[in-house]
Amino acid sequence: MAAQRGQRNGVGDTPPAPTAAEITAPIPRVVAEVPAARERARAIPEAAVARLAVYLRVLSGMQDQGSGTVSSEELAVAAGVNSAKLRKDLSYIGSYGTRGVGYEVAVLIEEIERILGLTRKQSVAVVGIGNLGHALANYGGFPGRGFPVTALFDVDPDLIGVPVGGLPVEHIDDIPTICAEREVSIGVIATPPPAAQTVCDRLVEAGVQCILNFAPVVLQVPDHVEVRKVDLAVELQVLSFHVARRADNAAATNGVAPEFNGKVNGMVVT
Amino acid sequence: MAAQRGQRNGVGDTPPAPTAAEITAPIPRVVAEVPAARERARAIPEAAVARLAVYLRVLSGMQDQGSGTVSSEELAVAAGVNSAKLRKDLSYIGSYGTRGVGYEVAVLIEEIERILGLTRKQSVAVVGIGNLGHALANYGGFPGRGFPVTALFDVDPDLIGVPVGGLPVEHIDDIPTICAEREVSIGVIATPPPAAQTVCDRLVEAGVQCILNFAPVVLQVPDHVEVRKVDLAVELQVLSFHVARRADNAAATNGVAPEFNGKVNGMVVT
DNA sequence: TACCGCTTGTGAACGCATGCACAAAGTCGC
DNA sequence: GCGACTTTGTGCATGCGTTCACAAGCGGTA
Ligand SMILES: NC(=O)c1ccc[n+]([C@@H]2O[C@H](COP(=O)([O-])OP(=O)(O)OC[C@H]3O[C@@H](n4cnc5c(N)ncnc54)[C@H](O)[C@@H]3O)[C@@H](O)[C@H]2O)c1
Ligand SMILES: NC(=O)c1ccc[n+]([C@@H]2O[C@H](COP(=O)([O-])OP(=O)(O)OC[C@H]3O[C@@H](n4cnc5c(N)ncnc54)[C@H](O)[C@@H]3O)[C@@H](O)[C@H]2O)c1
Repeated sequence: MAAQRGQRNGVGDTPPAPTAAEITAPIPRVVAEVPAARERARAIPEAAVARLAVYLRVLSGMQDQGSGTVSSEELAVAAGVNSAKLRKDLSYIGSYGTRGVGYEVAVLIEEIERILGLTRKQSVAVVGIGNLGHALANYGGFPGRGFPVTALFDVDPDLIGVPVGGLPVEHIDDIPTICAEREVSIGVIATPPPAAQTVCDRLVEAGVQCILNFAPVVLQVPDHVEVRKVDLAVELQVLSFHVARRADNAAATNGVAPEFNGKVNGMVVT
Repeated sequence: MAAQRGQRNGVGDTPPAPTAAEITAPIPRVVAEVPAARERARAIPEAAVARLAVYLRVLSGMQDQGSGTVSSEELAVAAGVNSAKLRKDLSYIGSYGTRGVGYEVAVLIEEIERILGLTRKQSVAVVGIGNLGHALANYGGFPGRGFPVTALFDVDPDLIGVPVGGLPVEHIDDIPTICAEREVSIGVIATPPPAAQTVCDRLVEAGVQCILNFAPVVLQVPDHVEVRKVDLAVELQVLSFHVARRADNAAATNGVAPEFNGKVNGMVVT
């Protein structure tokens, strides 16, 4: 029980268990984690990693558009972040900029891909080929970004063997063999909530070390497995909170209706 | 330009613009934000809000299962967080526990729902009824949680009028009238990336103040609009990063293969 | 009623992340 | 070749979020 932890990536969610950002810190763990590992894999804050992925996409767009170099300011605006933050994020992976000029787009793409481990293709398996699973299996954006979907699993006998997005659905009992055979490194769970934990356990048993979970449940996994969750209900509820707070504030500030209480369309009146 | 900002919720992403957590802090803003608003809507960290949504779901499950009360420890384990963190999160919304006993499940549910603004139903519109849009429209989990999907939009003439999940698809030109009429408070964008910004602008014009964006683009919105994004490519890439880092560490630590290097299945060996 | 054990709620400390501001470093023009 | 200008990379301060640890408070019990 003590070895288990909640999955990360909510908002600002820093897990109690070791993170990339903590590998240099003293860890109250007993096995593995030798100090010698410090030099390699510099500690990159998890938040920065997520942003690097965003920069990468923006950079790809720029490259397609023919840009040769970008300044931190341009890239920051395009990625929707502060330019200082962007430079700091990039500094985690090294110094690839030229002062007075900016960054070479191609170089930056290559370096970010290297850090994110995208040089090696990460094979993805989707479990639960229902509404969401179909959408994921049909989505062309993954293979294009280095994440080929190489296996689909379900329990529904009517689905087994049916090709979805060009790939036949397999039975979940075949997870061990197929995942090993196709070197699946990321498992995506899109089953109903009650089945999620079982499916997760099977994937882990099969050696899958990373899980992306769409089911609204807290998965229990061993320490060496990385879980991220996408929880739409939570997203909507956070938005709902902001609506409520805004309404409260507006009501407290003055008697004006919640919408359009004097603020010009996003521009701060100075 | 200065009034625009990147959307939040990456990992540990704290926005540059005012957040719930900042309303008590001195803000270098010029309009609105009157000090009088301080008493109401206590400053709840955004990260805590996201977790409250998780607690709510766990609590609902407990209630269905007949539990009358829970201790912070039980709830924390079920939600996958530290019990101290859980208590602090709950303390943001008030003191509804009984020392020596725990929390009454029903009371906690009610209070969290109140804070998250779930007492008022939040009407949702989905734009872009493709693979993902279909899945969202058919998903039964939203209405059940206080988020009725009341409108679907697309541009594809073949889709207009076709019922999806029991609701006919409307043309995006009707966004203004329909959103107003059905009091849509949350817009979900599931269009191809190039269309996302335009769709977003239309929603904002129609008075929608909250947006959940699935398209892998950085949306530019005025200050009073709240955007959250769900970016699967980023999720996968963060997972990929962890695979890479782990492989690096293992290689540096000893010559052992990345998988199963001595650790017992999640249990820390003491 | 008084005591005891249990759990909450929170003050305080710590650590991570953000943003600022500037020195270092390179380019471009002359 | 030199100076001025531009942009990077980063030390530092600040603020937010997490965690610890414990006093306060409540129910049960004698
Ligand atoms: N559809 C959405 O838009 C949406 C949105 C948010 C969250 N989710 C979550 O995603 C998950 C999937 O949603 P959905 O709408 O696709 O559901 P769905 O019912 O359409 O599909 C679920 C699929 O999982 C399969 N399945 C059931 N048990 C299984 C098992 N033990 N092993 C393997 N496969 C199994 C079913 O056969 C079915 O094909 C759910 O947990 C849901 O809460 C979905
Ligand atoms: N399908 C997935 O699993 C998945 C995963 C991650 C991200 N996404 C993202 O979600 C978005 C939708 O993906 P999808 O697979 O459903 O795509 P899709 O092509 O299946 O569907 C897109 C839909 O949007 C409609 N559309 C196009 N332009 C529009 C406009 N201007 N206004 C309104 N509607 C418009 C199209 O008619 C189509 O019905 C994309 O941005 C994609 O990158 C999808």
